[in-house]
This record gives sequence, structure tokens and C-alpha cells, in this order.
Amino acid sequence: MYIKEHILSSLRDVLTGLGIDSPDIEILRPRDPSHGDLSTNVAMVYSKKLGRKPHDFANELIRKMEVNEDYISAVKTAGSGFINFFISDDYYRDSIEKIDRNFGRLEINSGKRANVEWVSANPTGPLHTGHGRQIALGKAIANLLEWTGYEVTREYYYNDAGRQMERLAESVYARYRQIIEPDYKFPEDAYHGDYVKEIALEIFNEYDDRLIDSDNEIFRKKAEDWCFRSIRNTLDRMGVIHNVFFNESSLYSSGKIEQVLESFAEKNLSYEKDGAIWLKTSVLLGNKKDAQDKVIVKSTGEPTYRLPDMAYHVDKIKRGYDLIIDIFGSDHGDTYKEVLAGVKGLGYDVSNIRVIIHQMVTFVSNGQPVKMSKRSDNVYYLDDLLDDVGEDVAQFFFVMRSPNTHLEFDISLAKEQSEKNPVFYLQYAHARICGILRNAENTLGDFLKAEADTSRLNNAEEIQLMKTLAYFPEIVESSYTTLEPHRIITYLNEVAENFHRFYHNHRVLDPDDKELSQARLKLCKATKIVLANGFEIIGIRAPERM
RNA sequence: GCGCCCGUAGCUCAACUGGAUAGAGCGUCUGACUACGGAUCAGAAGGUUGAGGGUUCGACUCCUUCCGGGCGUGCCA
Repeated sequence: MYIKEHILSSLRDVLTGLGIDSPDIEILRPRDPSHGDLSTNVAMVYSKKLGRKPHDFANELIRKMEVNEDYISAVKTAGSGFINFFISDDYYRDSIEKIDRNFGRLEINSGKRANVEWVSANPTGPLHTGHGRQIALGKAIANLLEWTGYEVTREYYYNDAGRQMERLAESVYARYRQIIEPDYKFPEDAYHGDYVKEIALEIFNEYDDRLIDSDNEIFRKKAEDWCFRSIRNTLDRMGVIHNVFFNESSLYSSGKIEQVLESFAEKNLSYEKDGAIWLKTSVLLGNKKDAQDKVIVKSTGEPTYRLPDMAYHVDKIKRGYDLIIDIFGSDHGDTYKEVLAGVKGLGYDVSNIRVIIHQMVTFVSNGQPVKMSKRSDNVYYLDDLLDDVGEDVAQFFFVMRSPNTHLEFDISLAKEQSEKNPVFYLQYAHARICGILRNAENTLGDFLKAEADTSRLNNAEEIQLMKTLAYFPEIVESSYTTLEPHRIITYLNEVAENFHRFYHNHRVLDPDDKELSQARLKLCKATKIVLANGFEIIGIRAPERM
């Protein structure tokens, strides 16, 4: 039984007894410990409607409430009308007994299916640092959904047709040609990245000059393969594994694009002008000021990206997910609204689609902006960043902040293998516990197997740590409802801080008091599990040694 | 011009989505083990939450007007 549920239902009983139908009750955690462990403002919310003074009403509620006195040691009212609940230490002692590998896993979404689509870079080059935040964020969010019970499909949407890929093929061909004829002119609008030369060289090594008169097709295919290998390799390093790669071109071959187009025409939501087909986005978006219609088929006959995007979302909706998540950078901030409005216009329910827009990242080192690593092509590739700071640090830094604020990624701090680096503070707490566990057998011997007596955990640091551990599931839940995994990090920081303080003040392994040692070991193990579970969600390793 | 996001300590950011005295890390200053890993711990200084107005028991949070920054803005994705 979670104590919060207990208080909630008890309050609900009293309020409905007073004639308030399905009362909206909020229970929160006061930051000032003198206000108790949990607190509610219901008296303030409802006293006005009932014409009562908040404080008097609060007192009445307390008198009528039935609470479990084993777990709730006191209920008090504050002058302003808050009701504060003081939870007994025994509740927390019992709760750490229940901490196992699955602690924090929720069942609120059991049996439901979610689809998370992210990264979705077209295969025109290696991933660069601009992709990093999205990769890390999507990874953490997908994990988070799984922790709430969802069965998650991780999806990657890409387009390997179209003009971009042609340009890439031409670029590779030009570099290939330059190997044979150094004076061959490289097109202005081509891809200038060094990787284009690498691809060309690989082709040259395989075919020598035999492809000099070939069409672009073989270059396009080779380039695509190379780029996807590169992308998947980088994703693999980041610990990201997509289980669906959705090719945009399948939307054409299956006729889904055509269907969407016809449907818009039937519903009178599109029209022709200047040889192009326009979607009435101004209407779909509610005729807001300056709203404008958008082209969905260019005068050349090619669709713009919006059209396949809409067909793609229709496809996802039809696949029957309970939750669909799209993750985009802020540079796509406007277009998703048009896409969703279009899908809605087609008559589909878009209410279970949630779009996460994350802001851009700037990389700084020693206070100076960083644009590139050591490359000649002026691009900071993600692989280089991972080489520079490591996978865990990169993952952590990208997820550390709320998605809708601009992120400053401090490379010099990230590189630092010291106490300044916030990742190590957390991982060190875990490694430290592992160190204690390694020593435990020596100190405790057979005593290790004995049942721990948690009533020996009495001092302030132990109790504070137990309290913090106990509300991990609530943090998972609030992270989930806001889809903000950085909340997990904020919480883990508190866990680590409480643990380090406890460790510093009390010796865990004491040969002269094996019972106490055993109890403290129990607390250490619980802490280790919570840290490891939190790390798993945000996507970093739980090191045994550092 | 318009749309979205942001503005909180010297710097980078939190703040349980409207709660009580706005909190961390870095930086600065001062301290702590002959002990399980000092990548640790204790303390100090640092704030008119960009500015004004409004909503209410209560505002960093909601509304409004400004100021400042990022991203986007009718046939690139």
C-alpha cells in the first residue's frame, strides 16, 4: 500500500460524506520538513465554496478522517489551511524491505502499446552533434514508457529517395572521379563532408576506374549503405536500437500518399494554384492571424515533405497504438502542427499523439563556442563527441535539462574525469556501494545470510535516505506524465546526496555490531537498486568500479 | 510583421505543473577522516524570479503589455 493512496482515499471518503462529488484532491510533498511528509490543500480549495474558514474546515476534516496510525504518526493543520501528514519511520523501514529489481516499475500502462519515433535522419551522412540531444532524449523517453508498463515500438522514419539522395550520389561520383582525374570539377551544391571522399575511396578500391561511365544508381546505393552503417553504428554506441525502420517510399508504392491526396480533395481541403496543390492549413489551423496555406504538391509534381508525413501518421494511427510520440528539434516546431492539423482534417483522432519539441544545443568549451572537432569539413560529428567525452557522459548531459529550454553542452566539463562532473557524482555513489558489498563478506561472514533488522536504522541520515528512496515510483510517474526524463536525474541527485551523507557519517560494516551492519547493508542494497533503476531509465551504465 | 520556446544566484540549470522561507552544481571563501573508495562530507557569501499591470486565500508558474535571446515563417526536409 502506498501511503499516498491511503490518505487520498481517506480524504475522499470524508469529502464525499460532506456532499462534495468526486473531489479533486492534490497531495504534495512539502519542502520544509516541519510541514510533514505529505500535505494537502483541499481545505483551502473547498472552504470557499462551503463558506467556511480554511483552518476550521481543515480541523473538521482531520477529526473525521480515519488513518492508519501505524504509519501516520501525526496529522496537523497549519494556520493557512494546509493539512500536514507526518509519516512514521516504520513506514519507511517497511518500504525499503520491498525494494527489489522492479522497484519503480509501474503498471499504469500495462497492456498498452506505444510508438516512439525519433532520430529519423535521412542517410545522407554520419550523425552529427546536432542529432545528439534527440537521440538521448528519445532513448530515455522510450525507456521511461516501458517502466510505466507500455510495450514500446522504437521507430525510425527515413527517405532514401528524392533530391537529397541524388545530390549525395552526384557528390560521391564527383569525388570518385577526382581520384582518377584530380582536376574534375566538384559541384557547388554538393555535399562537402569528408565522408563523401571516404565513400568514393571505398568504391574506387573495389572497382578501380570501371565505374567512370556508370549512372548514379550504384553510387547512390553505395552511399546509402555507407551512411546507414555509419548511423546505426553511432546509434549502437549510444545504446539505441530501433525495431522498425520505416521507409517513406513505401507510402508511395502502397498508394497511401495518393489516398491522402484524394481525401483532401474530396473534403474540399485542397486546391490548385500556380500549378501546385495547396492544403488549406489556414482553415485547418483555425484561421488565426496570418495563417497561410501550404503547398503539398509542388508544381513539378513532387510532394513536399508534409504530404508523406501526414500519410505516415495516418499509417501509425491505423496500427492502433495507445500512444504515439514524435520527437523533433525546434527547427521543426511549426510543421508538426500543420501535419497534425492535416491528419485531423482527414478525420482521424490525433489526441493520443504527443509531440516533443526540444530546443537546440550549443557546445562550449572553456567558455568558448565549439563548432567543430578536428575535422576539415567544419562539422562536429557525434562519434567525435562520444570519443571526446564518452557515451555515458554524453547521454547524461543531453538528458540533464528540460527539453524545452536551450541546452548548453560544456565539453570541457564533460571531459573532466573528476568530482566536478555531475555524472560521476551519481555513478560514484553506485560504485561506492558495490565496494561495500565486496567487503561485506569479510566483515560479516555467515551473518550475511541473516534477516536484516531494519528497526536498527534510527538516525537522521538513515531515515532521510529511506524517505527519499521510497518515493522513486512517484518520480517515475511524474516524469512520465510530463515526458521529462530530466526529473529522474534531479531525483537521483538527491538519492546520491543522501547516500553520501549517510556514508560519511556512519560506518556500514562494523565487525563489533553485525546486526547493525546487516541493517545498513540492507539500506545500501536498496539505494543501489534505486540508483541502477534510475540509470537504466535515463540510459547510463551503473558501474561497479570507477 | 507573425508563430513556437526561453529569460530564475557571477556561470549552467532545478522548483513535484498554482502552494508554505525559490533550490542544486560549477566558481569564490572557510572547515572535516590514521575508518568500508576524499570522484566524499560540513559551512559561508551570492536573488526585487527581465520590467510593469492583472487574476486569488496564495504566482517563477496563469492572463496582458513591453524589453531581450533562440528557432521557424506559401512549392528544403
